[in-house]
Amino acid sequence: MAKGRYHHGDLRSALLDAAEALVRERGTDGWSLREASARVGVSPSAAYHHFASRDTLVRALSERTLAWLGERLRQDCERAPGRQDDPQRRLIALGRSYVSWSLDDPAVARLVLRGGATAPDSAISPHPHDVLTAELDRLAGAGALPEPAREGAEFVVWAALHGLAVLLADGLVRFDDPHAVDLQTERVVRTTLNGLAQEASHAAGRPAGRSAHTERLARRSGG
Amino acid sequence: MAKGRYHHGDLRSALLDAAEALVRERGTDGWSLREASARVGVSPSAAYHHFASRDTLVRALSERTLAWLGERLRQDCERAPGRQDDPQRRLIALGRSYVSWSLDDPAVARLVLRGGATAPDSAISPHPHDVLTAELDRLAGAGALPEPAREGAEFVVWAALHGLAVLLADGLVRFDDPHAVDLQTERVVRTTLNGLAQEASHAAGRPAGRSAHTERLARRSGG
DNA sequence: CCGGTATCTAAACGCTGTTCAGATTGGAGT
DNA sequence: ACTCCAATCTGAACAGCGTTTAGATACCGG
Repeated sequence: MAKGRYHHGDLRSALLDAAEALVRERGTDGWSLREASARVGVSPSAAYHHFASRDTLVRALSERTLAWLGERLRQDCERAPGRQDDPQRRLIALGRSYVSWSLDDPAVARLVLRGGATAPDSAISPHPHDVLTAELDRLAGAGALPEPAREGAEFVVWAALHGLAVLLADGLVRFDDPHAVDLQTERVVRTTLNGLAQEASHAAGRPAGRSAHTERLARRSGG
Repeated sequence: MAKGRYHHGDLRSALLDAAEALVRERGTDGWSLREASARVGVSPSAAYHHFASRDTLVRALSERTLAWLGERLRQDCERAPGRQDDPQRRLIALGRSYVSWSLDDPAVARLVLRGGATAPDSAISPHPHDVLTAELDRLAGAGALPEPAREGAEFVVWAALHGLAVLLADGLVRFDDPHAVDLQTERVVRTTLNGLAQEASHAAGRPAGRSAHTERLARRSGG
């Protein structure tokens, strides 16, 4: 565990930490396995006793970060300002947390949100997507989200939030005022929820672009 | 221009074509400049007379595809079914085109939509973002999008559509029925527009998460 | 027909991910 | 306390990568 040891102690975590730092400094691909190993003070081949390849290391970092993000989202829902059990406020807090993270740590966010980098069998807990689903259930339970609009609503909200997050992380859109990010996020969440509610009220008149069986879909892996 | 020539004729385009095919086969990074050169029948160093680096080649491909996408979106707006001048139908057609492209050509879409790969000075025409903005103007002009909600509305719609597109391209979400993609896209557009309209009607009562000067933001580069 | 310039080739550089045979170590069983 | 084993790490090696340089080739304006 100390320096100068032949055995490192916790090389796996140390490599993940080094990789995370390198991603922040130079992006997902701007560094080498050799460099991460050297930074930890170990030979390049040592890494292969903990990760099958460089890609596996990157995936593991992605999963670790995704689980961390899920926990962060869950906590920020609890810490939502105002009446603590206002489900809409909670969802806005979730959205703010998601989006502000992607802006504050864009390089890591780019890596994680791209999600092709998570192993199919990985059991991330709590998964950000599950946290979002739980909040929508809470919203529906409180009557704020009419039942006919509940089905598949997570994909509408998720798409909107995820879109904003990746647009910011990729630098495709920029806000002059950092506070404007929160406002825009809140607007996206409110707009989406309002739209979903209105869709339900219109549903009787004409069928919306939605039906029970055509919307069956499966989440796959990432954030 | 023919085979066996010492001078290729249009090596630049040929390299872009080869890169595009390789991206489809093995993703953005699953191929080498050397391989693209070999496929075109040219030595690796020949590429450097047309592109400063491998990265420059990839960026050029991204820009070429982005311009192609802009043209496609514009055309699909015109070809919108139903009353041709129904601005909402046009926007739905745009959304469908954007999203279905990202699903039909996911590898190239991943490359293009991550947008960090477009040069800052590139003049892409027509830029997808500009096509979207034009359609929202049309919508506002027809009175379908109330004026107070118009400002910054493109970022709400863009975020929702872009989010859905990247979720599909990255495989983070999958639809069993291909037709469900269109339905979900239409739902996202409708929901967003409904929400924006409702936001405007509520705006008098309580201020929405939006204000004129905090929303000033600047587009940067990609799609 | 000539000369210049754009285009392409061949060889080389340092670096990469990855593999493999062998050295080192901590810990479990006696 | 000692032994042995499995886990861990090293060092050297491999092919392939992006990129650079010096030089060959071929098109085009005069």
